[in-house]
This record gives sequence, C-alpha cells and structure tokens, in this order.
Amino acid sequence: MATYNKTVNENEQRCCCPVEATLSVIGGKWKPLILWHLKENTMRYNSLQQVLPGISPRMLTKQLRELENDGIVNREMYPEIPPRVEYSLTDFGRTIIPVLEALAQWGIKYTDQKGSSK
Amino acid sequence: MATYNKTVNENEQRCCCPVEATLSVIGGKWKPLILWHLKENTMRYNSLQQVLPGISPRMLTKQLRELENDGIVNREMYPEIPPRVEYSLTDFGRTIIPVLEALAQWGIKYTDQKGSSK
DNA sequence: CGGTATCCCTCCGGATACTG
DNA sequence: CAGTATCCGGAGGGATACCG
Repeated sequence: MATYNKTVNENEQRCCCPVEATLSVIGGKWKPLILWHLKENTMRYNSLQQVLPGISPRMLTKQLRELENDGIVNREMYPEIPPRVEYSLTDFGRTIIPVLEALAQWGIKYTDQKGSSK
Repeated sequence: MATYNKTVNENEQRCCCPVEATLSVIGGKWKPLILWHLKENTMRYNSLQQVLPGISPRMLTKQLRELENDGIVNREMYPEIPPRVEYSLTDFGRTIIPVLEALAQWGIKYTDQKGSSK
C-alpha cells in the first residue's frame, strides 16, 4: 500500500498528455524507420526486412500489425503463388508525416548541438 | 551467425532517422509528462513527484538526470535548510516545445479517430 | 527536502527453427 | 514469399528502506 500516488485514472492520462498517445503509435525502435520508408513507397515484407538493420521477422510482423491496428498502415494481400503482400500508409497514416518531420528536424538540431559541445 | 543484416553501422543510423535521436530525448513513459509540466513553470523535486502519477523517486531522478545531460533541463540548487532544488527548461530545451505540441495535436486527432471508430 | 541503495520481477525483443 | 512458434537473456523499471 501507499504507492506514491493513487493508481492512474483515465482522466489524468487523457488530460495531461496526448503526447503519449502519439508516442504509443510512432514510438519505439522500429516504427519510426518503418514509417520513414513507407512514406515514399509502398513496400513488400521482404523489402522492409532488408531495409531495416537487423530486424527479426517476428519483430517486423509485430510492428506492422500494431501499425495496422492503429489505422496507420494498410496491408494489401495478393493471393498469388508465390504470395505477395504490400504495405503502405493509409490516408490517416499520412497525417502523421509532418509530425515525423518535426521530430527529424529537431533531431538534427540536437545532434549538431551535441556534436559541437563535445 | 547470419543475422538478418549486418550489425548496424553509424551511417545507417545517422542517415535514416534523426527521429530516433529526438525520441531518445523525449521518449519513454515519463519524459513527455515531465517536459509538459516544466514548460509552464519551474518546479521543485517534490512538486514534480506529486504531479506525476505514481513515479518512484528513483525513476524521477533518473529521468531528470538524463534530461539534464541532454541539455534540456536545468537544475538549480539552493543550499538552504531545508534544501531546495528547482528544475526548469533550458533555452535549448524550449526549442522542443513546438515538437511536443505537434505530438499532442496529432495525439488528439488520433484519440478522436479511435473513439469514433469504436 | 531531495535524493541513493538495494532487491526483485516483468516483459521486451533477439536468435533460431519451422510452415502454408 | 511471408510469415509462426518457441526459447531465452537482459535491461527497464517498480517497491521499499535508508541517508545528508
């Protein structure tokens, strides 16, 4: 008992920080890169895997599924032999590109700052 | 042997995704909230702890130190009795506020989208 | 007041093997 | 080609007790 505060209630989550909602979608080690690559072209599973440095199939699938559930990417399956699956951003997914670019912009500034102070 | 790709080299990290650099600074469970609260006022250690839902002192200290090392927050110590320490954003730290707000904006859009599709 | 020190456990995610 | 299934190690982070 006696945690540092009462356990989180929905209101607190909602009122303080929609930032977290966004981070839950684009955060993590892989999603930014996946999104980054999908913003140019639609891509197939294997192409993504080759373009992502050392991701395991398990992880790639997991990240893609999450993005799919969040309505960010679209999974188009062509039941051919051999099978082909293409991933792309949804229209809603595209609305996140400016955010991604804002993050990238600041990231560059930050890297410069760090580099020069070293 | 035979990982899915050769281990990451610096170039790949650097060229593809400054987004990650930014996320390494503001990402995670606590930092967005800390930043969110600091963007209005300067705050003391205990005030922060009270305002953050259930954070342990260990975590709070850790997050603050990291933000400090990244040049985002400033730690001002007043050697009084009892001691007082005030945290605030540095000038460089303030440059990240627009990014935070972009994230928040999209987070709201996202939450609406989710809510309406349920 | 503003923190450390310590213990402990979850779960993230990597590696590898296998399948429709 | 586009994935599952399974195993497993290690970092992240919570709870609690204590210190200057």
